Amino acid sequence: MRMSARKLFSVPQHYQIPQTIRKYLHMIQSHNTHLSSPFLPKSPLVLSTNLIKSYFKNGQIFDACLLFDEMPSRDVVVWTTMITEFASRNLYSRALGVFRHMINDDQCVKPNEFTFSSVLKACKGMDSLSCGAMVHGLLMKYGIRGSLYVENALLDMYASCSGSMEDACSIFKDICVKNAVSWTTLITGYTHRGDELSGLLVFKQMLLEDAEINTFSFSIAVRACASIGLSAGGKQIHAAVIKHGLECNTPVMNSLVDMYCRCDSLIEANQCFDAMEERDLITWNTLIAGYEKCDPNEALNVYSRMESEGVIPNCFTFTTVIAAVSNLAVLSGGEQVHGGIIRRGLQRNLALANALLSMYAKCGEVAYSLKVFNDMTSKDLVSWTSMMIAYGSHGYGEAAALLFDQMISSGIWPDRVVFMAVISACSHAGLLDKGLRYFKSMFDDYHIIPDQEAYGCLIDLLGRAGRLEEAYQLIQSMPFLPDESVWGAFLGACKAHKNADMAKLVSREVLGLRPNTAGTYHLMFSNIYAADGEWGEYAKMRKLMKSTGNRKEAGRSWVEVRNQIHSFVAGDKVGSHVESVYDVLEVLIQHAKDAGHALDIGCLTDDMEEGTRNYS
DNA sequence: GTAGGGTTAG
Repeated sequence: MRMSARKLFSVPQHYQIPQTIRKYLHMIQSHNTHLSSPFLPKSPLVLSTNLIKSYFKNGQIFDACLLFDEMPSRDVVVWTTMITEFASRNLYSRALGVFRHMINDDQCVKPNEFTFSSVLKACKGMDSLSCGAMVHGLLMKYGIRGSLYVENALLDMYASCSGSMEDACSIFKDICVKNAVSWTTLITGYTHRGDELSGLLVFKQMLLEDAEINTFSFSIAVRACASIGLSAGGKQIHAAVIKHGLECNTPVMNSLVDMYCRCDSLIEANQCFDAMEERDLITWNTLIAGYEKCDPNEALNVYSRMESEGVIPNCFTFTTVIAAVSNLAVLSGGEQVHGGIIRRGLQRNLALANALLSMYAKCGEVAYSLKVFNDMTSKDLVSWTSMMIAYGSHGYGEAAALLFDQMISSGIWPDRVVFMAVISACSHAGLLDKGLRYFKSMFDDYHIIPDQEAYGCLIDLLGRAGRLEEAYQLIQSMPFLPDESVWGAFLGACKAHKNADMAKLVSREVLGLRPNTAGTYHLMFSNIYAADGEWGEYAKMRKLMKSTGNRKEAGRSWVEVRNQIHSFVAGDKVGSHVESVYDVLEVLIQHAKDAGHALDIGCLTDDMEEGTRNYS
């Protein structure tokens, strides 16, 4: 046997060999055979494998590599340990590198089923179908067959890597005795690529075949229902969960709470939450996130309940809480949460910093947003996009454009969303040419195909600049039928530029859309006609709205004054200090008139009830 | 001394 095996790793030049390794090497050299002694209770191979594992556990990867390199001989277990440890730390290419050395090594150690399942995991992690297929070939070459672990890992690799599901299905079919892992791996393969229905069909098949079923399969199936808003399916699975007596499993119950939240059934979500014997942080985070979208005040209540029960919040919790605060636009609340984040030392979390940046912008404090942005030690595409949205929503189009150019210079590749952010910022600041240049650059320089939403941005840009003809022609020439966002942008522009003729031109097409959205458009048209002074058409539209029962929910605004939130709708007649609000409004209108501005009736008709019109 | 599938945000 050779005394020194080939070295694999390069460690830094001035790296000091740790004392433990020196001692170990000394022992190996003095007992270079498989001896048992008071100093070597186990064989050197077992000892070194254990040592390597503990180095990895402590994050001392250099030491683990150094020790591996110094080993005079290596067996399949220590090779596999290296591969597994790298793969479980998401260092997939290093895992595959070790495997490559293993099969080319002079000592000819044959990989076993343990090795192959870790190697396949690394291929999956790299999303490399070609590597996976090559490993599949090697599996054949080494004649390894009949291990369910390997078959499931192979199935997982084909089901997870980009490509078709055909290979995964064929592996699945060939597994003689499938276990719960085989089934759930196939289901996850479908759901991860957005084909929830196929995943649910496999789950159904699993139940029909009376296959081994466990908690994992249930939570995956519930999540599939949640993703596509299939509450009926989710309820059926809930019944099956009860039938199988799995109500005490926290992950399964968490997925049910999430499913009900996503299906807007907050009552059922609460019932599940209350029925749970044990709740973990995910349970609380899920319920808070559920309320964040529909009732941000209640989301904050759940958060304080969670804190009062002594549950320690994490980054997920804070991100959701910040979103709730943003929805309420309560600056003081946002600052309190920011304080809590700093106290817990979580301010370096990127997603959290991005959420804080957006929160300050929504609360009207762009300068704070910029401070968060500048203080970030690392920024991702979301950070840049959020800062551009912050600038854009406050009318700082030039600043957003400058930021976009800085982002490109810093080497970040843009996506569709960041283009929409910068185009929208240009649109709100009246920077028509700049906005058009960005739209052109999106597909000319970055080959991003604009979707409906991106076209909506462009139409908004043209519309706000008063180029209604061009906007209309663009709608006609788009590669898809215009949706609500496109018509919304166009009609908003018709209204702003008091162009009832253009609005009439498209009314037939727009009102032919889905009946449940027509109400919104009726209101828009009525406002456009009102803005144009066509009160007859306005009255007709309002009548039509009432007859169809369509009613757009009134937009609610609120303002925070001395730690107190005042909420109101347009034309509000009730609430505290309403009279003084109207008095101030009178003064402002008079100031505007004195400055030579005519009162724009169009901006006062939005969402207003009949009585309020008298006011203008 | 070596291997597998699940739940929360952006």
